[in-house]
Amino acid sequence: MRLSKLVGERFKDIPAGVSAKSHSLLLRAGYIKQVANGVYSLLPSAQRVSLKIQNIIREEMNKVDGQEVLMPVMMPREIWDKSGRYTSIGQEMVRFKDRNNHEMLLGMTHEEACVHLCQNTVKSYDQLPCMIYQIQTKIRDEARPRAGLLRVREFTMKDAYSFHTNNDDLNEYYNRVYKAYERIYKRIGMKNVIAISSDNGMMGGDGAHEFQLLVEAGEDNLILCENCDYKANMEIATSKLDNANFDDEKLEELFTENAKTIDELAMLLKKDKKQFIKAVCYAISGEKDKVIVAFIRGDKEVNDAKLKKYLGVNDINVTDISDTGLVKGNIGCVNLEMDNIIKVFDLSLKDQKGLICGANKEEYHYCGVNMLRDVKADNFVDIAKVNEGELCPVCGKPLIIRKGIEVGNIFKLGTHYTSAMEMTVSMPDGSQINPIMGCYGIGVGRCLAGIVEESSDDKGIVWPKAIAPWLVYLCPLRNDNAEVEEISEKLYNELSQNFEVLYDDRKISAGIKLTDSELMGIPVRVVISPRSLSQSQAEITIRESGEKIMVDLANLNETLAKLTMID
RNA sequence: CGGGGUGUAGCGCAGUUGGUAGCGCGCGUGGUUUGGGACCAUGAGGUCGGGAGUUCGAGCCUCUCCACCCCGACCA
Repeated sequence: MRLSKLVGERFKDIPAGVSAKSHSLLLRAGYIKQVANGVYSLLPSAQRVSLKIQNIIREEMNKVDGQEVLMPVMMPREIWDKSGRYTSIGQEMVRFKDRNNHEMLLGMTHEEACVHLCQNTVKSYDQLPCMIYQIQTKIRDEARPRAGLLRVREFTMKDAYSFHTNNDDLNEYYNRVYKAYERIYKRIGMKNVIAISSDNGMMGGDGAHEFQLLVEAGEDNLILCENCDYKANMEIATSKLDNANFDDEKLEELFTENAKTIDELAMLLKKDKKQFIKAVCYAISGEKDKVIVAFIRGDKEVNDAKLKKYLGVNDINVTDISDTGLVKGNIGCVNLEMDNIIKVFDLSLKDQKGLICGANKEEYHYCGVNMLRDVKADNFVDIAKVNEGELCPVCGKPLIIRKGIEVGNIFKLGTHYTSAMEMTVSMPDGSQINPIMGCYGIGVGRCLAGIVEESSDDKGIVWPKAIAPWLVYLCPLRNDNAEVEEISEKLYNELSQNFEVLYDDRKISAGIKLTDSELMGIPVRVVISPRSLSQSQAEITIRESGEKIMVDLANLNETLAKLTMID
């Protein structure tokens, strides 16, 4: 490729209003161009990277017996009605009517389409297990796209779906795909990827994993143990309980003046915050008359995601309780009997005694609260947010928090979709069963941007060789020099036989060429100049290390073959 | 959806109390340069996000809509 003809210009100025490193570098180096909020065109250089990532994914999917298909982006409402998701998914699914007034949608995922494809096509146990996959455009009208390609509304994704006759077979296949994913991330040059269980956070959950790239620009908070293998998304992470065992005392009312918050009470009574019971009130959207009151140990905070999951609702908000009969700042779980409230207790309160909670009237709290004796509660669940430094639920060592980008996920779906859509296969005994499914996704663009997030320096992108748009940047300096010009042209023609060469044939000053080669992140730069030609040599610079070597022109092919070899 | 911010040339930006639209980079042409974003000359490029209003006159003031960015909510 001649750089003078490459579509996509490079910019010296840092783009305005851009915060993510990958976003800035991809724009500046001429890889992407924004079309709308969360919608981008990939320029030729980015498309080359994308195709290389896709091909690696394709090879690994084929290795686990995947069969590539292509399902539609546009689908009729009917197949999504069968799973119930036409109505259960919110505005992130794009819906529209076609010219015949038929309700249609744009695919954000393809479980329904996949079952549609396979039902009455895959009919017998004898055909299982089988897996189909596609690399295709997904449309998700995200509420808030951000950070360039990291979170977009339209993107290329590899999604795969497997079918099995029994759980053992699914589990075995799931593990094969898990290993394939590890190979994919390694091969595309992604370094800090971890797989975390997204099942229930405790060890042993193996129903789903998400693959998280650990970079600062990540939007997921991950709780990790540096000592053992515990790792979990903040949404479901747990920590080891560290309750102080307070003495059992008799229940008494306590005058607490105007102290309302845990901080004020701890100050007033000179007690550890752990001795208090905090009450947090939530409203469920759409249910005006109900109030959720979550009780939790005074020093802890409620994890909304966990609470929502427990309640099985989509949306909760911290609510104003002024007209509910609850006394703000004095809410307590002792003698609290109201029809319009749903009480939830965090595990940190289970079986505890000697605690302090609100007395449900102004200026008073109860002390000596014994959860077993004084509170009629049976629903103790984990709704607590984990903070950095809390102890690992497995090994007891301190936990740390890291940011991550979800670059892939794998799920055991079970028979949810096959039963909803009535897909069956014949078994040896003549019976019909709904096959068990697994599904497996990887976002291609997110991988591309994620790699830029973790692989760049102050000069620009540093592409891993396996996915670099070109491997060799042929860079003549002094194009006015006839010999440089002639030899460079000749080299371009020759080297292009064996390597992917980006030839900087522009008649411009040296600084621009050298800077562009670094900004674009091409792994190997070959400089041809009067200086190098005087020795019949080329000067090679390795982008990643900055290492420079002089190579005789006669040995150039051989040297480049070594330098561009993909590990 | 809530909060904050920004919209002026391809990119980055300036534009004073309201008075003829500017700078740097980039782009075209001619020339001089030549190993880390050279220089001279010259040229092209604008519905100042859209609409309405105030005014003799609006990039600037008012209202309104829109787009984009950031934080949060949301994320099959």
